[in-house]
Amino acid sequence: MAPLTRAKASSSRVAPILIQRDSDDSDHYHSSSSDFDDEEQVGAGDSSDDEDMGTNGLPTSEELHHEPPNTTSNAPPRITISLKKICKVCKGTGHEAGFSGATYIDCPRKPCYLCKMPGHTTMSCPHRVAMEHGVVPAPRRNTSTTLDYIFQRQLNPNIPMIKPAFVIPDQLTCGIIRFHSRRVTCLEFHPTKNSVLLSGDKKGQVGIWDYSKLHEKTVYNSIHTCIVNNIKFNTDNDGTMYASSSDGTVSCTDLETGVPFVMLDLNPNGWIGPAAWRMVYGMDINTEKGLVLVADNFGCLYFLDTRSRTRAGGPFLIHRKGTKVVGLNCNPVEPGLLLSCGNDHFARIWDIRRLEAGSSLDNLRHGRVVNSAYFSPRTGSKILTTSIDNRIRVWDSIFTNMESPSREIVHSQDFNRHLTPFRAEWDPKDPSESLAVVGRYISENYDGVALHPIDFIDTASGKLVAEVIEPDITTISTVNKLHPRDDVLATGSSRSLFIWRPKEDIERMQEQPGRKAKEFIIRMGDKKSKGKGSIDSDDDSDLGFKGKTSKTKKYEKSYTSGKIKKSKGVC
DNA sequence: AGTGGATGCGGCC
DNA sequence: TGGCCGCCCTCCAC
Repeated sequence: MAPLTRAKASSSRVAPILIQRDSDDSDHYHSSSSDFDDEEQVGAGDSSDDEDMGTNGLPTSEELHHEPPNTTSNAPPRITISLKKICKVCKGTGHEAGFSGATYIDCPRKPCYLCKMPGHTTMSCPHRVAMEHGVVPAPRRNTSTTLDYIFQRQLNPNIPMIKPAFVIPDQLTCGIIRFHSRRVTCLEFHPTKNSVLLSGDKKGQVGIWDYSKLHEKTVYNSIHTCIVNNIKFNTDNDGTMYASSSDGTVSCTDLETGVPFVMLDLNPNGWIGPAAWRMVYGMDINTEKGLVLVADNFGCLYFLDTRSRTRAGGPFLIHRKGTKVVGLNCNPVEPGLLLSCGNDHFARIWDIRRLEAGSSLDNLRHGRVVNSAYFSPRTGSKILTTSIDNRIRVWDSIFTNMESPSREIVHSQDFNRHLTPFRAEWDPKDPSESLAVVGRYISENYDGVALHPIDFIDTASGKLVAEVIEPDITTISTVNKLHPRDDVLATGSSRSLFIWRPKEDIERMQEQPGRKAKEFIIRMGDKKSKGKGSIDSDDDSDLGFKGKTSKTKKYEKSYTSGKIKKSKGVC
């Protein structure tokens, strides 16, 4: 459109502009190497190459060529614009990276954006087209076969008799926006009040939302001054929440009053420069010992006493000095076991009764920064980690050799500087401890719309169980939390929150007299909100739904054929 | 050289 | 026009 606009804008009084298209003027990009070798010289006097164009300040893929002024006539000099394709990624010619409709075309000169291997693009990545969504075969056998399962059951009778069907909350029920004024960074369900969701954002706001009543929301602005990295509850006192923040503090806040008590301030002398500023990232609660465990961006762990609300231990150096400890997780069965992960590319297992530098029980090496590491929620015997090397890793048993993971699942979860890091999380209700939820970074083309699904992955097989999308949610859903008791998924996507339920639940609601499912689909804003607002109300701006009627769809993708099938069935 | 951290900017109402 | 929104390969320093 731009060239046409320019051509139209040029009147006959200014220099004529010739627009010459690059000769390989194809709408479709072919990823053969010849495409970026045939850099044609287009236009008279075209001596320009990449250097001539400059590395910056070239906003379009056009080249301007000023021909020498014609001194023999009064005709203005001719300007030729050639529409030579310039790749915005490698600045090379003959190909272009970027969206073509709702499909993203990779730069063929770069390694695959998904698996990071050279030689192919994301479009043709074997992990993208694989039936099992890119699972790397386990170096050791696991419990995924029937025979193994029987053996395991003989050894451990607590293993459930039958692996139950996964329940996928895939139908959008509530959406709320402008609840947060910056992107959502963490979510936590209330431990006893089933429909209360707490959320933190980049700005330091903490939201408390009762999604069953829709309008019952409270936002506290004064608990933290910047990124809320974690929210946790002490099960002994569910009226109090703990939050850790990049402002360097850990707060203990009464939910009713919103008045925080600062349990830890790692920057008591205030700002003395970015190099010295400490931020609190990982946090978990050890209920047995009455401890809040937190960790900072200098590789240190601290203990806080929940009763005296003061520091009870630390700092203990648990990751490479000066690197960020991103996550902490206490083992649900043996709370003395602590799992930490950080920017030093490791997840580490510790016995908190014996903490010394280098005393970790196990060190789980990753390809790059580890965003999260969690013990499995029931037995605590498995480990699930998320790394920005685009791999989810699963260790099937912490009682065996931990040298390498049981499985590596290739999954798009790169960190983008504007996004909250992706974290794959267990479904706490799954008795088989295999279902995990995680948002996907790269988009898929769903009927001409680029959408970022929320993936449910069977970590026992690496198989993608379901990809949950909503045609009206076009943002990346980085923060996902499954309810500890209900079949509910909460999603933080950009600055919006969403609640999902299984389709069956929605239908059950519809069957109840006087109750409609659409009551649960509501749009709400700060200024005005509509009680039983239907999805196609005119208050779209507050929800980010772009004037469309919400039709929750489920798509089933055929990976072998590469085609997308619509399906209303259950995955 | 590789990687972590920072927060800009184009598109759209 | 200005402010808001959200981000598929930046850019720089260590």
